[in-house]
Amino acid sequence: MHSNVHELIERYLSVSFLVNKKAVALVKCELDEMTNDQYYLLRYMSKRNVCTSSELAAVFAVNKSAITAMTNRLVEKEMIQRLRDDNDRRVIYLSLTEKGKTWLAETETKIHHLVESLITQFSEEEIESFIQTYEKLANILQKLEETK
Amino acid sequence: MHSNVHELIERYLSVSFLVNKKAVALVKCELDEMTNDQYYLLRYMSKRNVCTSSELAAVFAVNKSAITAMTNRLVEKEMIQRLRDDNDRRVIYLSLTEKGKTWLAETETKIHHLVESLITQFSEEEIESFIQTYEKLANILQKLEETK
DNA sequence: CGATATAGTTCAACTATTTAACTATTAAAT
DNA sequence: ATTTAATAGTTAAATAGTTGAACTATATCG
Repeated sequence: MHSNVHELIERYLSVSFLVNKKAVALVKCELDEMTNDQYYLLRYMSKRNVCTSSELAAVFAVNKSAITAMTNRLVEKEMIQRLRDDNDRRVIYLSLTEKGKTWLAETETKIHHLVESLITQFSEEEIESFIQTYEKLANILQKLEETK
Repeated sequence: MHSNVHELIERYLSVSFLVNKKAVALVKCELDEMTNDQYYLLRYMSKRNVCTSSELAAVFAVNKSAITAMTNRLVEKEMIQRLRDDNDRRVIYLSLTEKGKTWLAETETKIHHLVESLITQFSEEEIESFIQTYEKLANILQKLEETK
């Protein structure tokens, strides 16, 4: 073990927590009447087109009952809809409504402008290598989860 | 604007959210009876030695009333203590109790082992440059906040 | 002195989360 | 084929975190 691993860990813990807090606060400004978690839930569902509660619980690393609560709120807001699978009647598919798609599209535009104003302060090489390492970390965390 | 900035932003939004969720879930395993936010609050207070509610609210990017609620819970758990400033009696200083210091020290050891097992899967250069970019981002977010 | 600013708290309302117990449905075993 | 297991999702109670508005107390400034 290198002597400065300890220091690197300290720096990582501090900076990751701080950036997350500040980023969440910044993003929140663009999401009237919706929360950060709701935005990311819609984002994920939109990418997958259709998905289940269990899948969301795994991806978001929370219990299924937390997903039930969150999706209830999104259904109330008419952002998503539930559709029971006829082959396996235990399964309920979740998907965005037209209203959900519209809201997400508008929001993505705002968020992109926001992130773009930050990201363009770095060189493309720096950002590319930063995101690559970040993605590598995501894979390691994913594998770690699967082995548990 | 480069043609792939859009794609970089998408990748960043996805990966940052995912890593954060997974990391929080991992860290939580090491924190019996305490929450992630409580851990980071103690961590920050420990580094600063002594601090105020207003400072915490600014750093954690939340309202002061959120800090009151959180510090109440930490006082109940006897992890921190409040001490009124005699010069300016509006101000209340927060600091860790002995119990808080002990708990934090033990927890830091566990978290360090956890993060170390992840971080050592990268080369030192890769981690160093990753954290540097991360810190640069933190500074940009900090400045952005100050100008608002 | 009186107005204004600052530090912190309280309260009501809401979101997010966990755990345990539950319903409904499917798959597997004998 | 019928009982047993597992799977998908919900419900309910409890706790944590958060906001915003109204509030108390204290300090500063003109």
